[in-house]
Amino acid sequence: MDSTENGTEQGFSLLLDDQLCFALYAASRAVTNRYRPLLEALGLTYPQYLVMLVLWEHDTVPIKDIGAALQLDYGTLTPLIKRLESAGLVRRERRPDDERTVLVTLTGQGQELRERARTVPTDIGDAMGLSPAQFDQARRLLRLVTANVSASG
Amino acid sequence: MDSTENGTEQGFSLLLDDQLCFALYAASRAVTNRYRPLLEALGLTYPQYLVMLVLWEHDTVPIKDIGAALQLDYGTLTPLIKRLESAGLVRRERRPDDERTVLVTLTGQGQELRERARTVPTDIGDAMGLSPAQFDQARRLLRLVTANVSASG
DNA sequence: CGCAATTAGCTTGCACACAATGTAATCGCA
DNA sequence: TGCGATTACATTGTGTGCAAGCTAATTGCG
Repeated sequence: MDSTENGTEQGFSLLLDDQLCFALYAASRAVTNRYRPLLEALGLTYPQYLVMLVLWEHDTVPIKDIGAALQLDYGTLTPLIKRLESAGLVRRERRPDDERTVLVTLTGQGQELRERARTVPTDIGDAMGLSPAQFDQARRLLRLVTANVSASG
Repeated sequence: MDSTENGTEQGFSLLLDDQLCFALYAASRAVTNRYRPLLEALGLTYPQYLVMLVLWEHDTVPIKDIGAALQLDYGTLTPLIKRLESAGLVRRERRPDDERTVLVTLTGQGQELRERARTVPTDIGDAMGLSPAQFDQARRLLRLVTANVSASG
């Protein structure tokens, strides 16, 4: 029950509260939940919103590149993008000079949605309640963790 | 390009790389993926591992309390715990003095698994590659974000 | 005491995530 | 040029997450 005997040197115990991994997992879900009502008003889920972020930057992107940007595989992206297509936000078409590639392109509706989404990052950023310095530090640490655990299988 | 304020002061743009939320989401999945092979050797998924962490601390816990600890609802926990039961790691039984409550209890196998799981936090902790100070700071910032976005509406 | 409200849990439906497998198009090299 | 490897994507199956609706047990209030 006390923290005097706290594992080796860095809190590597089996206590739930010691786990950075759990803090990460819980924070990620809490933030996604915070997004939910805002994105629901736009007709998007959170992963769909991330795909739209990529498209709002580039307009036409192969599925492969979307997967590289978001670190998601085809099993996730294929049905997700088909739902975006059903919603009229994107168009899917094979690249003429390489029929293996599927290009995803914003429709007019997809472009218009960008305007309605402009305030979303600010709303969430405010809700996180971090100072600019904390915001940058958190982002830096998370990128470091991602890079480290992704390296060397 | 845009006459409206772009929120450059804290990265509140629509650029994917600016989003703390994406860094969080990507880091969480990357860490979970790093756990996968380690936990597979124990016959656990990552959320199942979290439930076991709670049980390794308390031995017998109502489902409600597991949900409170992990911030997961019954829709997630009911089938998950039934799978743990099928694997022989836990037992489920109604509390005699309040038949609404389901108590989850470790079996012998479930207790033995704790020994085999002892090295998991260390392995993951090492893979994250953070200094003790960074580890604590990351955990602190993540808890702050979780608390802030969970508060109010 | 009687009954409405609350509580704990279950079930269904939808949308991710990811592993494993399949397929068509393209590439590369003898 | 022929053909085996590679690439880009789709499909299937399993396991979460979460909302919404449901049941049964308990509580609380007149």
